[in-house]
Amino acid sequence: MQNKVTIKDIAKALGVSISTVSRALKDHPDISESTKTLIKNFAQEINYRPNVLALSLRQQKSHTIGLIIPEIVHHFFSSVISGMEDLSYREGYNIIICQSTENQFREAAALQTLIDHRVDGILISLSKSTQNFSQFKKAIEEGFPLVFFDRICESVETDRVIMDDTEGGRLATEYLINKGCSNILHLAASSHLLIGRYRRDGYIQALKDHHLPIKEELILKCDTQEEVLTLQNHLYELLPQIDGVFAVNDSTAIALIQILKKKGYRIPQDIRVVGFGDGPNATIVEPALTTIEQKGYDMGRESVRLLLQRLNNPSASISYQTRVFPPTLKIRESA
Amino acid sequence: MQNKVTIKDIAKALGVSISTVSRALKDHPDISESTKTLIKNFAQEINYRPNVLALSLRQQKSHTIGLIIPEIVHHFFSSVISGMEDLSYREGYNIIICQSTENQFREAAALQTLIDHRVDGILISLSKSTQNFSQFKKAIEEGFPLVFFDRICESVETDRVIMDDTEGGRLATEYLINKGCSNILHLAASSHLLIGRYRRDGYIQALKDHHLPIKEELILKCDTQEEVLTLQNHLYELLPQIDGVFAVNDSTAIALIQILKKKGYRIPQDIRVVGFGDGPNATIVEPALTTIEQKGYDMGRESVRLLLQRLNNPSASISYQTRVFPPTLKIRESA
DNA sequence: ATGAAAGCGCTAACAG
DNA sequence: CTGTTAGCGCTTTCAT
Repeated sequence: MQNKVTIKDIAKALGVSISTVSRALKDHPDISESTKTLIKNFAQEINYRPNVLALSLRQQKSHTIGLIIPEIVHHFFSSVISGMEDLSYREGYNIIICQSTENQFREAAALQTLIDHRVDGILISLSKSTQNFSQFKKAIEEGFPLVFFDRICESVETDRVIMDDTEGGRLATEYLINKGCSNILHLAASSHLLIGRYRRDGYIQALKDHHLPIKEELILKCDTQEEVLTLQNHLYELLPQIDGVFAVNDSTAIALIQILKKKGYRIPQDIRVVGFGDGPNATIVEPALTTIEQKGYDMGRESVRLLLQRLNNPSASISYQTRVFPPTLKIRESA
Repeated sequence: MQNKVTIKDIAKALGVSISTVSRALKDHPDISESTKTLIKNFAQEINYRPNVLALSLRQQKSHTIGLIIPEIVHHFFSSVISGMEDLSYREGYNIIICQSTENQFREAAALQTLIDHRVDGILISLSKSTQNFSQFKKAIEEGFPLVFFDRICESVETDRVIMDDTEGGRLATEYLINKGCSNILHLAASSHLLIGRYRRDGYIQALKDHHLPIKEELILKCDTQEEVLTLQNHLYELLPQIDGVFAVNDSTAIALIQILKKKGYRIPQDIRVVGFGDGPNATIVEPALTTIEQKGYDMGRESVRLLLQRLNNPSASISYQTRVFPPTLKIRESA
C-alpha cells in the first residue's frame, strides 16, 4: 500500500481545513463555488484519490461483495462470475473471489475471510462436499446478506438463484423417451448435492409420467470426466441394455460419448445422449450434444441484483426471494 | 458491513484497557499468561474477529492483490486465476478481480479502482485494444508493484510472466513443415498484441529456417471463432493452395477445423492444423487438436510468487524478472 | 505488566 | 461558508 496524497495534504497546501476539502470534493452545498473549484482543481492536479479503506471504515460499508465458488475453471462458473462482475462493476461494487475447490473446509475458511473483510454481502455456490450449513446461518444472523446460486442449501433461509433442475431433468429424459428410448441410464451427481438430486428427480418423474420402470442400477453416481474413465468397465457392462443416457452435466456426457464411440456405438442411432449445461464443448463434440441450456451469465447478474436490492434497502425487510430460471432443451445431434 | 464485536467491547467487558486486549490477542510477551488466556478465551467465546479494514488502514497494507484480466470465460485465463488464487490464499492474500472485457477504457478504470482500494500489488494481462501504457508506468511510480502476465507490455519495466511465444510459433510451424507442409496459413492475432506478434514471428522464423517463402496473403488476422465465420468465404478461397494451418489459439483452430470438415477437407490428410493453448476442447474436437501447451495454472502461480517476493522484501530492490515458460507441442491427430 | 494517547484517512455533527 | 472535534477499529510509542 502506498503513501499517496491525502486530503490533509491538500488542506495544508491550500491553507484550508480538512473538512473543507472533504466537503468541497463531494460538492457539499455549504462550500462556495470558488473554494470548490480551487480545491477540486488542485486535487485533480496532484492526482488525489480517496482512500477507500478509510471510507469503508468510516462508513461501515465496504462496497465489496464476497464470492465463494467451487471452481473457476468451469465454463458455467466462469460465466456466472462474468455476469456478477459486469453488474457489480457498474454499481460501484468490487468482488473478492474465493474458490472452495469443492472442499468444505476451504469453503468455511473463505466465508470467514470474507466476513473478516467486512464485505457487504456474500454470493455462494456450495462445494460438493458441504454437509454442514451452520456457518451460513450464523453469517446471516450476524447481518451478512447471503445469496445462494445454483448449488443452494434448502435449510438456510435466504435469497436464491437457481435453475429449475427438476424440470431440466424431466425435459431431457422426456425428450429421450419421445425419441423411443426406454432404457435410459442416468449419470448422476451425489444425491446430497441438491442440483444432483433434482435432476435425478426430473429423470424419475419423466419415467413415471410415461409408465416406464425405474431401475436403480441405471442411476449411476458419475459426474466428472474422470469418473467416466474410472467407471469405464462398469459402463461397458451396462451399455448393451441401454438406448439412452441423461448425464448430469456436459463434460460427463461428452466423456461418455467419447468412450461410446471407441466401443463402436453409433450416436444417436444406437444410444442417444443428452447433457446438461450447454457449454462451448457441446458444439465441438461429434455428434453435437443435445443438452439443457444453463444461463450462467444471467444467473450471475441476477444473484448480484438480488443482493444489491437488499443492500440498497437495508431497512426494508424484503422477504427472501428465489429466482428460478426455466430450462430449455438445445436439440442437436446426439439425441 | 456489520456491527461486529470489537476489542473495545472486550476491554469493557473484561475491565482492561484496549491496548491490553490488542496485545494479548497477538501474544505480546509483555502480557501475563493469565490475562492472555482470559482475554483469548473470552474473544473466542464471543466470536471476536479483527476488522481487516481497520488493520489495513493502520498498517498501510491491505493484504489484497488486484487482478485485471481480459475475460474470465476463457479456459486459459480461468486456469491462471485458479493458480493465482491457490497460492495467494495460502499466503494470506485476497484477490480482487476486474475484467477488462478487452476494453482499454474499462481496463484503465479497473486499474484506478484497484489503486483506490490500496491493493498491495497488481497482476495484469492486457486487453487486446490497449495501446497506451502510461497509466501503468504511473502506477509503478506511485509505488504499486505490477506483474504483467501473458499479454505483457515491453515498454513498461516490471516483472513479467510469459510463454516463449516465438518458440511456440516456431515449434508449431516447424512441425507442420516436417510433416511435409509447404503452404502454411497463419491465423494471427492483431500484431500490436505482443503474443500475436511473437507467435507470428515464430511462424516466419520456421519458414525461413526451412527456406520456404513467406507470403503475406497467408497471414490472416483472425483470432476468434466469430472471425473464422466472418472470414469464411475468404478462407474458402485460400484453402485450395493450403496444406497446413497454424492458428494463434485453439478456439480459432477448432472453428477452422469445423468449417474445413463441412467443405469436405480431410484433416490431417488434406490440411494439417495446429493450435495454441491446449484447452479442454483440444481433445474433444475431431480429429483431436495438435497444439502448443500453455500452462495457465503455473503461470498464475508464478505471477503471484513474483509479486509476493517483492511485497515481502519491500526494501530490497530486486531487479525486475521475466519468467519464461517453454512451450511444448502436444501432438494429436489434427497434424 | 498495563494504560493513555496519538494516528492511519476520512466524514459529519456541532460551532461559529 | 468554514473550522473544530470526535470517532470508525486497530496498533504502538511512551508512560507508569
